[in-house]
Amino acid sequence: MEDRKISKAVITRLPRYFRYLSDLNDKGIEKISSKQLSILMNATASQIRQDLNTFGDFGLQGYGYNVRYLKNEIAKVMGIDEINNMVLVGAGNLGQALLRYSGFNKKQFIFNAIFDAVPTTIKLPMNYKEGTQKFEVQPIDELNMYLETHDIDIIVLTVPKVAAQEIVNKITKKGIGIWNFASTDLEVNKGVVVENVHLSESLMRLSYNLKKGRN
Amino acid sequence: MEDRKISKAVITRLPRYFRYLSDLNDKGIEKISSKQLSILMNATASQIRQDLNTFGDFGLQGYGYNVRYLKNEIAKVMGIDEINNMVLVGAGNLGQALLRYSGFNKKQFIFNAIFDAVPTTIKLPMNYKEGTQKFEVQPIDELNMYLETHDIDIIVLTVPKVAAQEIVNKITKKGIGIWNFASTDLEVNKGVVVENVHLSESLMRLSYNLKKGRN
DNA sequence: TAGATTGTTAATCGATTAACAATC
DNA sequence: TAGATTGTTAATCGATTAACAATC
Repeated sequence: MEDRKISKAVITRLPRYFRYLSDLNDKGIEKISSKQLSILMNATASQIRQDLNTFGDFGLQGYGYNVRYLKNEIAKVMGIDEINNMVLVGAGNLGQALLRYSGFNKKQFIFNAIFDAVPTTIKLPMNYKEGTQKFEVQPIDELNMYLETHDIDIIVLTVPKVAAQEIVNKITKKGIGIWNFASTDLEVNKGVVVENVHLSESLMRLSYNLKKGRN
Repeated sequence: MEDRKISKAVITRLPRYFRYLSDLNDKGIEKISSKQLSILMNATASQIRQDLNTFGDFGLQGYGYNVRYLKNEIAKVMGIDEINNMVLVGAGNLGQALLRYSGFNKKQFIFNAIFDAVPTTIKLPMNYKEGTQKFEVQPIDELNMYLETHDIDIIVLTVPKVAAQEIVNKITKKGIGIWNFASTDLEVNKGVVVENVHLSESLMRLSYNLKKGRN
């Protein structure tokens, strides 16, 4: 894999390529050209070739791309060929829905522990760490200690807006990612990566586009 | 409000402006300059002025922007000054979490009905239509008829990927928005607007950025 | 009025598309 | 080999930043 400068726009599109290639692979399709893929994905063939070439020579002139190979290479680039260990912080409605969510690959993204301000017990989530028998929700004060003593990659943060920053402030671990569902922009230490899912912003964009279309 | 060409990038940022201005307004702050806001939001003052000017002259030279006025104008632009009537389609974990989600304005975005392949009864959701006493989940076959006979703006679609497109195909209503949580790209008729929340793509981006930072 | 800050034009930067030589 | 399709350079397009005149 070469080390050219990877644009933000390409990274945004990578998971979508992965999704389409996974679907094609599941259908048993072995090769695809940038032209064919461009029709499928509603993009330009030029963009697809440009995007894929940021990472390396995945294609073969005169042939196209091998679907399975390309899919796997993109998985490697994104780091989803390895297991991502997660903890849930905030066991409310949304948090519990994510625990049981089957949309993302259950084998690649695994919940290892659950924290909440109110410790309790919740029902077995579908993609909880395999073989675990205890499903206790731990008090949030123990989060930082847990992170320091366990190999966790991602914190799924589904606490109320007002609680989010305070929780993040206490984290001392480096090289960790926060999947942030709280509708606030978190300030984090160096070495901590944040990916926001600002649901209300998404809903507002829908509202805007809807109104615009009606004019 | 003038009618210049509004760039996609600006629309993406609008809800974030709204959030910051709402916070400032709640704190009782009356005026803000593009410079001050740029520090707060981690953007350039130039971009903020450029963005806001797409919609009209909201500022006052030598003074800055009136926080409350600007907030309200942005709300108007986004169409969240009016009520958005919604229905939930797919009453699983994620759907129910959204029903009870308090992150978006409960008075502006109201659930009016719930549909699912398996009709049942669910517990009172927090931001369900006010005063309603029945909380029956209706069979999904009745969705299209419901849409044709009620004043609905937005369908919140939280069904499995495989079911999503089929449901959308049956919708005959125009001028409706779909807030799509199914991890697939929907094909819709003209006049139907889709806003995607592809959670697994977001998670993959986090994975990528995390791995990149570790190298 | 003088100082501050906008609105807007011009310059730069980055991302997308077009074009075609390289090559399987 | 001939046809197909990539990889890559060059051209275009759009978005961001800089700069400053307008004006409160």
